Amino acid sequence: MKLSTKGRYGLKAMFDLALHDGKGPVSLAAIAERQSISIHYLEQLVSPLRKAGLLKSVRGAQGGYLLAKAPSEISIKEILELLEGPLAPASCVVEGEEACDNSNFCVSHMIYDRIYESINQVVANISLQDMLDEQHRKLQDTISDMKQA
Amino acid sequence: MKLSTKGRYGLKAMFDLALHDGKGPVSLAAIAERQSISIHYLEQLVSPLRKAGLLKSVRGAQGGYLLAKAPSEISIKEILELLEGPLAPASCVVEGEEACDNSNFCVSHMIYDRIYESINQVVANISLQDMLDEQHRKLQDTISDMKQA
DNA sequence: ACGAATTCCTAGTAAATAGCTAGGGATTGA
DNA sequence: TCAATCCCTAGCTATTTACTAGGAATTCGT
Repeated sequence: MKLSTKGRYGLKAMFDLALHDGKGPVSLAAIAERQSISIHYLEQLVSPLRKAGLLKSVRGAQGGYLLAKAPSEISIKEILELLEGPLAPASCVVEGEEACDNSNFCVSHMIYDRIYESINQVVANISLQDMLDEQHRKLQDTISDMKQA
Repeated sequence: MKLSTKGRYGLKAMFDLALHDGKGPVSLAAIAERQSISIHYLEQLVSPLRKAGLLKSVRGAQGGYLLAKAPSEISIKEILELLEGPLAPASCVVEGEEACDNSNFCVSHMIYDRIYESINQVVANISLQDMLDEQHRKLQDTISDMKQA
């Protein structure tokens, strides 16, 4: 039930881009270094995100990547699903996938359905903007802790 | 983010045992045939469930397995966690596991935490008895559909 | 007492997946 | 022109998954 590095690194990369939103293109080399990810591996994660229209790229020197939409318009669900596939505990609950033997009588199905729904509920309601806000809140907390001490 | 066959088969097996609860020991051979699982593979799934005290075994001829508690006392969470490990999207949110680089500033952490929590909410609140009830309800529906037609 | 049915244990193994690395072509700013 | 960048395909290693194999220990029925 774990996410793979694709999803986790991809999310880190998108968050990094959100932090630099509006400041021109960010190169993969910069992201790779800040997030401690191999640049070649990162390329492969970023490719589907670009093709899906979450990212825009600028080629050539001083090029890089930019968010294609505002951070508030990009949900975690989009990012993770692109890189991981549907966030379902079993493929039989995914629309379009093959159902289990006799899905009418498969009681496990109900369970997988509920898990699927609850995961989607969470990730659909968190945007990159929410992550930026959370980051900001955490930094504030840390600063006031330091003043206290 | 998929469950493995361990979790899925194990759940099926436990549900099968719940269906036969109170009717004496059920052999792995019987479960294996009904649920279309290799009996040798099933042995390996059942072993941790027994060691954890969810199942009791009766050795020798006419032996088999029995639920160690009432179906209402066995949650899906116990079963799946035993076979899959913690139902977390990343190990950094699991208590006792190594945290990420700097968990104070890792905003992804918040997301994984929320997913983890929502999955646990779902599975902790479904028992084998709930699955039995659901099965019963589905059968009733099917019967009334047939009468209608 | 014997044999069939069962649980129990350890080991091995083939296929898939994860997590990268390697190399090179295409594009563009300075 | 050249250095920096994106872009694409291929390959490779380690781990995990999903089993299979074989056999010892136990117990019921006869």
